[in-house]
Amino acid sequence: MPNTGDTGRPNRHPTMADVAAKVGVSRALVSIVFRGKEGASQETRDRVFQAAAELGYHPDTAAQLLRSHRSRHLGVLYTPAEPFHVDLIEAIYPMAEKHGYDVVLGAQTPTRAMTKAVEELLGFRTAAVLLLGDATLAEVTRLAARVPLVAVGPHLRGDAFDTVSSDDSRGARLAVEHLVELGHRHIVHVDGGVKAGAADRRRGYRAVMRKHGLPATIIPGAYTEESGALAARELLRCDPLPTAVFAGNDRCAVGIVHALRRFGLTVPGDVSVVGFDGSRAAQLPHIDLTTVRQDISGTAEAAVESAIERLDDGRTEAKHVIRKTQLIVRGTTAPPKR
Amino acid sequence: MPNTGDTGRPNRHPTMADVAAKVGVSRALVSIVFRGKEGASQETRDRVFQAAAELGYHPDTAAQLLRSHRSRHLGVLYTPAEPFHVDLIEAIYPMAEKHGYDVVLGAQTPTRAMTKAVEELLGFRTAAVLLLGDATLAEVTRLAARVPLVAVGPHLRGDAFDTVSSDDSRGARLAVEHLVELGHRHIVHVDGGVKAGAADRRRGYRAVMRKHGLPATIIPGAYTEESGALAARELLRCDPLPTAVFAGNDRCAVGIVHALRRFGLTVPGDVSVVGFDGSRAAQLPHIDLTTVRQDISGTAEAAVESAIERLDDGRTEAKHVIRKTQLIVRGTTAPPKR
DNA sequence: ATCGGTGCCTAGCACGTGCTAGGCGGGCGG
DNA sequence: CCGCCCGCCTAGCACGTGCTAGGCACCGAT
Repeated sequence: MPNTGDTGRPNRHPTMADVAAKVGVSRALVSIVFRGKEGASQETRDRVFQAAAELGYHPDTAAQLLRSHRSRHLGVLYTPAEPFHVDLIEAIYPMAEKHGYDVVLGAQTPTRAMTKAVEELLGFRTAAVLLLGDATLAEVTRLAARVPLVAVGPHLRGDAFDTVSSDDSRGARLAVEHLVELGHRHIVHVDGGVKAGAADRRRGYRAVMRKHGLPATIIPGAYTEESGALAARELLRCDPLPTAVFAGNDRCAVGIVHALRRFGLTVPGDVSVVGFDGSRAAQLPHIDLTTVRQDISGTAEAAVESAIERLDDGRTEAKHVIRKTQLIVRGTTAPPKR
Repeated sequence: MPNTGDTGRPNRHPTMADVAAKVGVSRALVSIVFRGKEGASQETRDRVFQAAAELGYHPDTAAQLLRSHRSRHLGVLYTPAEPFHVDLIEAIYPMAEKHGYDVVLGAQTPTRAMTKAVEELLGFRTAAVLLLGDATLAEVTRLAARVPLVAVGPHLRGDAFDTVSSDDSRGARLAVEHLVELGHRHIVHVDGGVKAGAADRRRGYRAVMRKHGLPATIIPGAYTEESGALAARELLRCDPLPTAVFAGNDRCAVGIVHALRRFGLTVPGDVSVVGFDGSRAAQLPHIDLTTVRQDISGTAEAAVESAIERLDDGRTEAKHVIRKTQLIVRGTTAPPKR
C-alpha cells in the first residue's frame, strides 16, 4: 500500500530518483536540496519539496548510513522497566538532537541479554553507544574496543571508555546525615546488592553511622519495589522498630513506604524513609519521597557530550565524569516520635 | 578504536571483503556462509566464522536493508513512561524473534511528538509498524498509507490498517459487577478522559450501574498516578464517602490507593479499588490490586502476527482483533463495612 | 573579443551486501 | 572417450544515497 504514486514501481517506497523525475531535474540536485546544501535555486527547492510531499518520499536511513559513514545515530542500551533509565532517555533525546544526532534504542529485558541487544545496535553502526545501568569491566572493555562507549552509572575505570556516574557515597552521607539531624538513632539501610552504585551507598551509610557512634544494620535488597516490600517485612520483625530507613534507590523506597502504610504504620510518623535517584516516581504527589537526586538532565548531557567529543572533536583519552548529588527533602522524613 | 586488524583501513568496521581476503575466498562465498545458504563446504564455513570472529566482523544492517528490501524489522512506536507499553514491548520481542524479525523502538515522549518518531521509524524502512497507544483515525489512516500498520489499543476501524484491542466494555462490566456482588452500592468511576478505551470503560460502568438501579458518578481523570491522587481528594469531599472506586486504569488506581492510605483510610477496609490493565505494577506485593487483566502476551502475539500475515502471507484486507479481558481479584476489594 | 568567475546543475563512483548467472573440476553413465 | 551433473566457488550488477569533479550559461572586467 505504500506509494500509490506514478513511478511504475508499485509497493515500493519512492526514492530520490522518483522525486527527481517528477520535478525534471537530476537526482544529485534533489540530494543537494534535501541536505540543505547550497547549489540549488530557491524555486527548485520549493518544487522538490512539493514533489517529495506529493510522493510521500522519505530519505532511506539505510542508504544514508551506508554512504556516509558518520552515522548520526547514538545507540542507547537500556532497561525499559527501569524508571530511572526512562527518565534518562527522555533527557537524552533532546540533547542528542541538539548535536544533530538521532537515537536508536536497544532494549535489555529479562528475556533478552545485553549481548544480543548490543549486537543489534552494532549492526546499525551507531556512531557511539551509551550504556545505561550495570555492566562488568570486562563487558565494557570488550564493547569499547568496537565502538566509542559511554557507560552511565557503574563506577568503572578504564582508558578505553568514558563514564558518567554520580557521587553515590556523598549522596548516601547526605541522606543519612539528614536523618541523624532529625534525631534518628536507629537507622537501617536496605541496600542494592551488586547493582550500580550500591557499594558506594553502603559505604556512605556505614561512614556516617560510625561517625556518630551508631550501629549499622543492613538488610540485603535490590533496586525493585518487590525487594522494598520484602525488606519492610524484615523491618517489622525488628524490636524495637527502627525509626528510619535509607533505601538503596527510589523503587525500593516506594516499596517500603507502601508496605509500611499497608501494615497500618504511618510514614513519616512511625518510620522515616529516604530514597535515592530522584526519579519521577519519587515526586508523585501520593509518594512525595525524600530522596537523593541524581541530576538526570545533567547526566544525560554529560553522557551525550562525552560521546560527541569522541565523535566530532576526536578525543581519544578516557573521561570519567562524576555528577554531584543533591538531597531533596520531601514528605517521607520527620523527627522520630520515640 | 574499532578494527585493530590488518585490513589497512584503520578505524573502520571490517567488511565481508576483509573476511574474504583473510580466508582467501571470494566475498560472495562469505555472504553465502553468513546467510547459512548451501553452496559452501563445511571446512570453508568454519574458516570463515573463525576469521570473522578474529576480525570482529559484524554484518552491516544498513547494507543488508538496502539490498534486501524485506527489512526483517518491526517498528514499535511507544511511550517509555507507560508501564503497560513496557510490558507489551517485553512480550513483543520474543514474538518477533520467533518469526525472524528484529524490533526497532520509536519513543514518543512529551518533548517528542508522534510524527517525529514515526518519521524516524519510516526512515529505517521497517517492514511494518506497531502503534501502541492513542492515535486518531486520521493519523492512523495516513500512516497506514505508507507502511503496513497495526494499532494496539485504540478502538478504531478502517480497511487500511489492523487493530488489536481489548473488550474494554465487557471488562468494565466485570469489574463493576464484582463490586456490586460484594455488596457495594455507592461506586464511583474515575475515568480516562479521551484516552484509548476510556469511553468503553465508562459505558460498561454506566450500563451495570443502570442495570442495578444505582446512581453513576464519574470523576474526570487520566491514565496517570497523579490523576488518581487528585481524584482521591475529590472522593474525600463526597459525603457519604463512596465505598468503592472503579479506576480508569492501573496507574490511576495505584494513585488512588496510595493517596487514600496516606490520608489514613484503609483499602479495602474503608474503600475498595479496582484497576484496569493487569500491568505488572498491579501485581507488586505492596499493591496487590484487583484489576481487569488485558492479556498482554496474547495482545503482543496478535499484534505481531497481524503484521507478519501482511508481510509474509500477503494479507491485504484489514483485521480487527478483540482480546478478551479477565477479572483478577486481589487484595484491594472486599465487602463494604458500612 | 577574451578571460575568469559565479550560479545552477549533472554524470558517475563509492558504500557493503544479496543474489543471479555462471565457471571449473571431478565422478559417473553411456 | 564423451557428455552431463553436481558440489563448490566467483564475477558482477543492483539497492538508494553522499559527494567529487566537472559542465553550461551568463556576467563583468580587461
